[in-house]
Amino acid sequence: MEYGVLDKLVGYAIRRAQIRIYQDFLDALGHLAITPPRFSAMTIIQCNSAMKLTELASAMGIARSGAVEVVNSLEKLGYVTRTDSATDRRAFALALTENGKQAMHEITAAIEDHDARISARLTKDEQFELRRLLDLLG
Amino acid sequence: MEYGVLDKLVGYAIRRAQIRIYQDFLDALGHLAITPPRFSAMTIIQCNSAMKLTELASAMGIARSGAVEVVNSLEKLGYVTRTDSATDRRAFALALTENGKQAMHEITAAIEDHDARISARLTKDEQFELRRLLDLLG
DNA sequence: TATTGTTATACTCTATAACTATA
DNA sequence: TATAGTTATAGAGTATAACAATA
Repeated sequence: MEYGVLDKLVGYAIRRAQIRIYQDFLDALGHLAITPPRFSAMTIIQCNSAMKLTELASAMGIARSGAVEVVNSLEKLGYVTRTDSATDRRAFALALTENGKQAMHEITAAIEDHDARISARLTKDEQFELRRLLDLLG
Repeated sequence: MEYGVLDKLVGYAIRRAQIRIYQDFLDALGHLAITPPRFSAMTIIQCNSAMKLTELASAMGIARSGAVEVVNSLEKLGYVTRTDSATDRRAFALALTENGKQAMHEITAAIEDHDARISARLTKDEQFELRRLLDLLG
């Protein structure tokens, strides 16, 4: 099978890697109904107290309507809650529920296993170098 | 804004890079209705004559039903055609139309520009190293 | 006027499962 | 029986645009 110009493109190498990684992610976390954007959202909510939904969207690089969907799904799972903002009656203060905080222990551990698994063929130095090169893109 | 564990994950670095690259891809090729999977499909069809749809699906790493959709959209754009297989009456021989071959000149040039743009901050050696490290994943 | 969250709508990408024609 | 392509269905992820409430 020939892949032509695809083999020479940095973008395609990233795409291929991402497809494999996404699959391993879902295999490792699908049973908890956690997907990459959901994990990103929970982590960002956990690290930044009383975030507004618009701030979450911006941090994730997605549209506000997309953040609504992510938060809806996490609320449905019982991991995230919308509470009233103390300073802006239009806004919500996003927070993890107790259930969500509990789950984050298991989820984060599974994510770290997953990340170690996908980068197992790289030395620590190579992993660092890979992150550095990726961050240089864009 | 804090990103917690996300900053340490190889998988998240790839995800971030992929989002930026995807955006640049669509900015550069959206006017031709070309998306990453569509470009992959056209390239693979171009390089491998008389492919079956099932082979295309396998080469792209997606389900047969997904390949049907990609080929449908490319057929609608006038870039790809299903012709009868000479050897198997169940199967089609996929091929680029004349229109598709013409378009591939412009599309491939735009893709190469795009790929050069996203990797502009890396030296040639770094680009090679990045592809090597990405291929080691998975 | 501008911003916050929401809804409506639409499109892409992906999967599984069942179907038909053929092998 | 197995394979090739298709369709039906579903779900995630994304976007734009319009809206009500509030700033």
